[in-house]
Amino acid sequence: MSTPAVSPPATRDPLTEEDICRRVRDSVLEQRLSPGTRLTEDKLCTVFGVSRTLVRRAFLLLSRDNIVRLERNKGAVVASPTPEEAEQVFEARRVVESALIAQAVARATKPDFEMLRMHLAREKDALATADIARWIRLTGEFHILLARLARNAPLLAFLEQLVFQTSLIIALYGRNGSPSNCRGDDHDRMVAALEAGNAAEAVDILTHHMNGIEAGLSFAPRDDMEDLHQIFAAKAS
Amino acid sequence: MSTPAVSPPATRDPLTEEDICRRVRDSVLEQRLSPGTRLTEDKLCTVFGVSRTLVRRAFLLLSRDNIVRLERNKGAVVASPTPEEAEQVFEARRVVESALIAQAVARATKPDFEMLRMHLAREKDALATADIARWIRLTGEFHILLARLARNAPLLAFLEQLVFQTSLIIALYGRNGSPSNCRGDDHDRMVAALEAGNAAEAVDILTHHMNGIEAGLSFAPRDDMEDLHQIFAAKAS
DNA sequence: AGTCAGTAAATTGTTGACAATCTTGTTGCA
DNA sequence: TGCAACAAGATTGTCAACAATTTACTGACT
Repeated sequence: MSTPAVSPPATRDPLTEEDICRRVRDSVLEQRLSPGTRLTEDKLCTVFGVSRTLVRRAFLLLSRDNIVRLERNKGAVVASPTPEEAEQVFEARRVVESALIAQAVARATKPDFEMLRMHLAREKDALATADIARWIRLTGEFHILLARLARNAPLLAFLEQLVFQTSLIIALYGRNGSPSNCRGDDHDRMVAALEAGNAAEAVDILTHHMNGIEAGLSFAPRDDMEDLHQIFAAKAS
Repeated sequence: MSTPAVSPPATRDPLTEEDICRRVRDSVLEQRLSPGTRLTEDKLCTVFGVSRTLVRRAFLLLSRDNIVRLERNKGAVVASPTPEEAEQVFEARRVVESALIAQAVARATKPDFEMLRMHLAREKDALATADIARWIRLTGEFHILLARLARNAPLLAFLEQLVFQTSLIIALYGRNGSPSNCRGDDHDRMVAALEAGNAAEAVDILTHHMNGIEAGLSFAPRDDMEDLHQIFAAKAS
């Protein structure tokens, strides 16, 4: 109940294209929209109660962030990164986030750490109350909050993209047997290392953290054509 | 004359939004459009012979790449990064490009180096024939070609943004007394280091290269209001 | 039965007109 | 003369209708 998950049926809001983007993003993040889902303009128009112009602009922005794929005369589908793209996203995150953490150590102040610890508390709360959607969002946000301390707008914006891509990838390839999200007390330990001014250790924890997430993925039998496999299975039965 | 600098007065071309983007980008890159210039929709419509829809979409894309700034009800102006933003762009480039070079060393093959050396020859040719517009473009492209060898799409796309921003920054703050662009034989030496498999040295050259460019800038008296300063100076004379 | 062509529905692409907003120039008033 | 309110022009924001394309369906033919 922390955020208005579903707004009233879209009346008298002068929604802007950024609102649409955020709503779509959140829906993907909380796995109400799965990768590969087709998004028709009309549907979103009626859902949000706006005209096609806005939806169109939103699609353009979302495609720029690799959240949807736009094909001419075909419309928009929620992006479903290939294993190769996934690998590259993880590599990019290791590079960018390591640098951001090093900077963050140099610039963070006491109130910053309090803010981080408050966030960690929220994460734990969400997990304790089994509010998984909120937990997923918060674990992603942690990395953003951390990155913000480095005070580098371009790198921050880029990491935001990457963090979102990571969520998409986990939604696609995560073995739901072992929750491959940000698990364990890695976040706590990173904050501790940061507060101790130990950038090297913080980076080290992060790297292992990311490797752990990546290792928890399964690219096995659904590279591009997950649907096809299901169809074939159904036919054979 | 290497590229059609100005197309015939915009007749019978089914231009796409990417074309508009590219044309605007190139114009900024070759300093025909200076930072702060206002771009009205109607003007571009008549120039390119397209409807407002396309121009609008192009603006949206360009704003995402920080090439233009979009303000509601105010239209688009060519971006003019502040000194703080400039500093952050350079920092981001150091981070991203170092990692890309390290990867490039690991993955580059013989034909890659031939390609790079051919590019270096083109750079020298442009400089020799005093084709400055082409030279500016080529020096930027060098870094893109290098980055492409690392085979990481997100990092590459991000670096493309940053390289363009760098050009903007040089256009804004470069002391035209000392050509602060990619100067000297840094590019040659980087290729040599790469071919020798010496990633550390290549990164080192790059860092000095970037520092040199940054040091050649002058943020002195024109932070946001360059025009005002000129006007006051004129009044005083 | 299976395949292919043709047609109908649905969806996206484009355009032009109209409304809202900002900018600029002018007029009236203290 | 200086300032403020007003008005005209220009520019951007929004929308709804129309055109082009793709997709789905139906039916005839082999």
